[in-house]
Amino acid sequence: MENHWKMWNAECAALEPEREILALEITTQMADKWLLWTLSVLAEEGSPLRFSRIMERVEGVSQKSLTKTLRQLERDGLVTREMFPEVPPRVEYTITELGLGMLEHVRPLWLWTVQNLENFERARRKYDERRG
Amino acid sequence: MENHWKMWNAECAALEPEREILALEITTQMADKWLLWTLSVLAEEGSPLRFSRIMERVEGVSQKSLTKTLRQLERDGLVTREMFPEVPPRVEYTITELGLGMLEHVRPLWLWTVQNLENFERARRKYDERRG
DNA sequence: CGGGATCCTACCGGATACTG
DNA sequence: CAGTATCCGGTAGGATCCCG
Repeated sequence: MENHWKMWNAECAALEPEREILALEITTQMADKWLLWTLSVLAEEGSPLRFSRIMERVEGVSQKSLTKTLRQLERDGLVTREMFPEVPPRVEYTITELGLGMLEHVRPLWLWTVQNLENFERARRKYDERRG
Repeated sequence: MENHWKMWNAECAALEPEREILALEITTQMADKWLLWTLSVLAEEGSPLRFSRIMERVEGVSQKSLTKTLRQLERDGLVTREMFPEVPPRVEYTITELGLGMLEHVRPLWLWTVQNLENFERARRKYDERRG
């Protein structure tokens, strides 16, 4: 991961490279295949959710990918993980305030995109005409 | 590309699957390695920029990746491409209103992330302590 | 100059099998 | 149940060469 956006975000020009990389990592992770879906499932629930319940709601995800996704979310403080030493084991995930804040700040971008869908569709049609 | 976020964006529940996929594609592309940097370079300039000028400013990008990035941007109407049949050839790229709008709507997310960097750093430190 | 074509590598994510 | 370990195909992206 390198030093993107450098000149763009003048506000953050003073940001140390290392921290800029972190910020970049956080934001780009949001585009990971299952991340936002997983996060939004937890947000919807509001209360703790077991691994298997999450997996049911995030349709199509593999355990491997869900585990990886939840690890990332936990690592960045967007989700908390609590393990109960029972048999069979129980693990519960809960979205944090930070996680809710993230969703809150992603949504406007998503809504704007949806509102401009016709622009995007038109652009793609024109492009396909030009190129074939 | 599948049917993510399904339940999350209640506002868009009525969205046809195909259009949801498009919206998802548009937004997740923003995390592509060179896309936002390229777009921001064009936004900064404001006026048309030649391929090689862009490549200078987006430090580290290969021609292949820059070409691919610009094609995507052009395809989605975020950038226009004008070719001049000269020798040697000249190609100019210009950001569109749609492109500027996109940047405008990505920036709040970026700023929020930067403002919460210490939260993320703290979360990662704690995580590393727990896990090692 | 602005790419296209090709080769190569790293990594992502799915499928499957195994385990505390 | 909630993972970990392993294999594997597809793809993103860098490097290089070539062409109008």
